Amino acid sequence: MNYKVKKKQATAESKDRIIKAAVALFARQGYAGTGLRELAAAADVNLAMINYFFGSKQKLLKAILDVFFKGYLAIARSELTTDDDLQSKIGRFIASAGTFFEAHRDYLIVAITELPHDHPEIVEYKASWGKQMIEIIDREICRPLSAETGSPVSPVVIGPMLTSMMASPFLFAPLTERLRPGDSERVGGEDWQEMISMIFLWGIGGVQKKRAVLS
Amino acid sequence: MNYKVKKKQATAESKDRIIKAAVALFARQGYAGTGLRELAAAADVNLAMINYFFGSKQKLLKAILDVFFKGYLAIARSELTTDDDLQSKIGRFIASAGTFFEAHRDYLIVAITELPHDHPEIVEYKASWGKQMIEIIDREICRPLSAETGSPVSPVVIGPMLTSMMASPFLFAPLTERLRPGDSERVGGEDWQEMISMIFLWGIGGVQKKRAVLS
DNA sequence: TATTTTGTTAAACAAACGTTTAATTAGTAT
DNA sequence: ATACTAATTAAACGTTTGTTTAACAAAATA
Repeated sequence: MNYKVKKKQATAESKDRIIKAAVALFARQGYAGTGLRELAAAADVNLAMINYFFGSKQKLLKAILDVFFKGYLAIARSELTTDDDLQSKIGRFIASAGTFFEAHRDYLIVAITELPHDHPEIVEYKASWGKQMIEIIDREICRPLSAETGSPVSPVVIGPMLTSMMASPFLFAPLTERLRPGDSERVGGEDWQEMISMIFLWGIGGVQKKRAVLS
Repeated sequence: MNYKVKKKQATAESKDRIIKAAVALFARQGYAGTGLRELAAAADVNLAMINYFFGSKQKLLKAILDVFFKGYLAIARSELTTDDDLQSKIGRFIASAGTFFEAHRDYLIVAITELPHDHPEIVEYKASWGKQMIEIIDREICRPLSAETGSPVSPVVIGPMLTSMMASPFLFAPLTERLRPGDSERVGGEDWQEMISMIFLWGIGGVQKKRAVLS
């Protein structure tokens, strides 16, 4: 029953090399700053193969954003849409998202750097992702939180803020790696995840404050 | 004594229109995604004027980054390098930076979106800014903080994080404006500044936690 | 085996790119 | 008025851009 294997495999291999090379190049040079010939050379395929598989340069970008948006949204859904307390929900979400960001750091960089730009076709796609994301955060974080504290918090503020907090070491990595090589290596790991959770929940130096409240 | 006024005024006017139009276009379409002819048309100048004033497209980008980096660094210096307590230092810094970000939101978007990209000439310039920024944050925030809490915090983590937190509503504005128009209008204002300070210092829903510690 | 589908290639397309040049205008200084 | 400097212009430079086309190889289907 492997009558399709060889062909499909060949397809998958070339298509995969293209998208892998594209993410790497887009992350370091930007989407508009990367030429299709340069990409074709990096992926070791013929120039025409890119539009053969993806249709256009813009659809290739969309395919990349799709990986990040779908993955990040799925994590938010599975980790936040639960019944347990707010604190552990957020802790788990940050842990999962941190692992995801680390494994997809170039996807993350492309997504964030292209976020403010208005490619005609993609802008609606980004908006639909943002809408779903904000709905989840509103329902699972903001409402429970304001019920607890009394003061309402907007998911339109909290959502981007939390995402940016977690994304920051990856966005600044090209800078920080020059300054303190190695410091950014352990970003995304367990220690880092716990630190983000701590700061988001309890602020900087939150340890003793956390103790103060819990006691 | 105004023998040079008219000439210089004309110069300043054209040069000013170019950099203003450039910031607006770069923020919405990206640096590489904006052509010099498009920019010339938007600034209402001849194409050749751009390289006449700035030398090259890349140097124009550098001039834009310069405005943001110098301004942000100056705020960090003046608001953080003081003798009072950590909490009010951070509060003042966030307030000033928020006002600055709001007044220069397009500069901010250009700086952040071009941050991970490696334009050969500009990469060193960004690194030197990052180095100075991190030195200040280390000396004025991280060291006093770890002396207080006992656990050390890296400025390479805290710096990018705080910057990203404050930048997030501006980076996501093109998205959030579609979802909740008006919500992003008041970003950067006093309420927003106080909220960022609160979250950074005490975490989300920090009010009652702050009370718990202070009492 | 013949046919159709799928992957791959080289070549060409017009359009847009950043940059440079030489000529021209206009305001200032001698 | 003359000479000088700075601002502005139109035109062209050679590359590079994203996209398309037609031809070709190979594998799957019939």
